[in-house]
Amino acid sequence: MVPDRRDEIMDVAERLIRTHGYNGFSFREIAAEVGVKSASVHYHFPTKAELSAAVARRYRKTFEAKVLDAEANGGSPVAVWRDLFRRALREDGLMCLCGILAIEGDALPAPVAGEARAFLDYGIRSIAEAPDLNDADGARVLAQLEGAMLLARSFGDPGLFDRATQDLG
Amino acid sequence: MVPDRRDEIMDVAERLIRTHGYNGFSFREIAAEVGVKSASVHYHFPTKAELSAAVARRYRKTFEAKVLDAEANGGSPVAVWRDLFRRALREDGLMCLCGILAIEGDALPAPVAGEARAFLDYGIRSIAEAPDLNDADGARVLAQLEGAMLLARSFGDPGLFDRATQDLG
DNA sequence: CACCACCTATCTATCACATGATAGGTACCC
DNA sequence: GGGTACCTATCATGTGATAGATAGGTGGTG
Repeated sequence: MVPDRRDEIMDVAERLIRTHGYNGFSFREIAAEVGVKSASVHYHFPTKAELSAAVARRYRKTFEAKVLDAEANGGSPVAVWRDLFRRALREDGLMCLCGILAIEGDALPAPVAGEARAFLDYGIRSIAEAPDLNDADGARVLAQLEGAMLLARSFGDPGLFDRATQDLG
Repeated sequence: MVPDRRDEIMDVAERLIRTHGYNGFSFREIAAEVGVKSASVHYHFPTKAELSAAVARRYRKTFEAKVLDAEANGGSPVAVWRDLFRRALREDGLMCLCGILAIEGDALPAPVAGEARAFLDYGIRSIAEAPDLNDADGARVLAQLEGAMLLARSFGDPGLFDRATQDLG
């Protein structure tokens, strides 16, 4: 467990991206929340693109670990993914990081868009591993989950996510 | 009928929001594309929030008209909504305006977020009017459609939208 | 008709501020 | 000493927004 600050910066950056999007946060905002100056953030992450890509990569790895863990405890991929998103929404009020990044699409530096795509790709493949599901099903389920987070967030109503995904059990 | 400046500005603004998001476009960018100066854009729309809200409102009204028209020609709500999104994606490469705005959520001026919510609310209710569907179904279908656009956009593959929504036939 | 007031749509020029990023210095620690 | 982590100070650029000038059109009045 090496640099504390680095993680702290990534924590704040992740939350800010998940609430304001890539173009909606700044080095100064992160610095203020962490309690340092913006130059210090640049010390740990030279550019905004690098910081964002690092945050997206960590998000994907962490998510993968959670998925594997939950599946080891006997959950089906669909239920596992639904539950992970559901809890993030209820506990932190945050939607999927990569859903947001995916939407900002061509306004993003290539490495950041690439990380977002890698997450979604993993999601589709992971969900499609369920019995009786193919790749199109994986895309269908992930689409429904991302869309349901979008709706719940817009209405400020986590229950809307539950209702929009209740068929996924 | 010659489109007047106001419409022209809204056209460019809509496309820019749908590709770069609310925080990803500027008055100067719009002005350059329209061929005027940024002060002239402010003449027609005093603030960025007013411009964006006007664009979102027009988007909703236009969409409502298209839905009513397609339903009058015998389409089921689900098929109509799917087809409208599908065509925007294939023909213009653009995802739903209000899906993007919904995601940017609390980074948005209240009137803009309100217009986005109004669109999504209309979508849920409109789809739920189909026989055998309730409000939760409306939310489920709209979620799937918005999410499918998100995926298709991230991968630059309109076909992904089709595969992720083929069950809505 | 000539004149004048007004409105519309645009311009130039500028403001105050936030942004990402860099240079160079300082304190501490192995 | 050298590296690490932070600082102050600054830069160039882009932002939303405003002020004030200008040209053209409209309409009313004498």
